[in-house]
Amino acid sequence: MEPRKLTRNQALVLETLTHAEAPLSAYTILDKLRDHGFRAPLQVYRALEKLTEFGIVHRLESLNAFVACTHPHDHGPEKAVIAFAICEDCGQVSEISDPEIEDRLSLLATKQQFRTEKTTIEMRGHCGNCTA
Amino acid sequence: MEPRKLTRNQALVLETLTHAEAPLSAYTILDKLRDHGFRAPLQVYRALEKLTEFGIVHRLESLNAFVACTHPHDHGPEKAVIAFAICEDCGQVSEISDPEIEDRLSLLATKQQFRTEKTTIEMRGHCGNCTA
DNA sequence: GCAATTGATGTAATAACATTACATTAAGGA
DNA sequence: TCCTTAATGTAATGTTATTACATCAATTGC
Repeated sequence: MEPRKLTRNQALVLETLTHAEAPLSAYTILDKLRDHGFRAPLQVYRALEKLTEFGIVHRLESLNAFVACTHPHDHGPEKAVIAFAICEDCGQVSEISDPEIEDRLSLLATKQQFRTEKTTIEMRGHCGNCTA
Repeated sequence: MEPRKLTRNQALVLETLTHAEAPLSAYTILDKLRDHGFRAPLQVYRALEKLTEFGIVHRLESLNAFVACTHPHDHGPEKAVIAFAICEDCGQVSEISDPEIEDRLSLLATKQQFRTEKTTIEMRGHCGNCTA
């Protein structure tokens, strides 16, 4: 998947997320980008929408926040199922892609004739560093 | 698990959710309960918090909405992992409890020394009825 | 070049979801 | 009864997300 050409706003939002150590809310991103000319939530939300479509940013539903993708492969809209492990203490998020989970959920869905469009898996808890 | 004694507000909120055909937002519940004396969001949120604790109501993170539990067993705070299949068309939500998924996620978490407190699994898509 | 379309942007306003703060009341145990 | 704890009522505010509308930029077909 080619490194897609991003617009200025998209690039700024992505960069902000990439440098962050924890998920950021849209409004936090907005604040961080005021110096770069951002003035309204929509500028952020529109960029996030595209970046999410491209698969290089993920939305964490249980947090109403966003992270840059750290997953080695699978950019682009091929949309493998990704499970997120979110540390409540340090905010660190790790992405887990596991075919077994995916297959199992797929089977369970099929069994009841459910056609899945999008799957969210989020584990909230404490990472190794913060438990130690 | 004993049928727990609910307060008036909790009972009203639960009843509202039980009779609903799709997940309801807190504010929708509020509107439906105005005739019963509800006047502020907090009345709803407080009831929802307790009902969720009790395990008889679930919050759907990807929807910012709530459903009454339809799952046969597992009331009470024993907190089995539940996956939700949410139909985008009719709003129907089905609960799936699957030990394999649970075990697999547990294994993946352990592998990276992540201690899970709460797991969210939500599939968005189209149910059998709406696909047919 | 220059319409015409399409996609991105800017801005303001508002909608939707959730919490904080504080005062009051109800329920249960010593 | 007194004390403690849990639940409630109310107002205000905070946070997250969208709608509406005007403008601008890039691309395509002619």
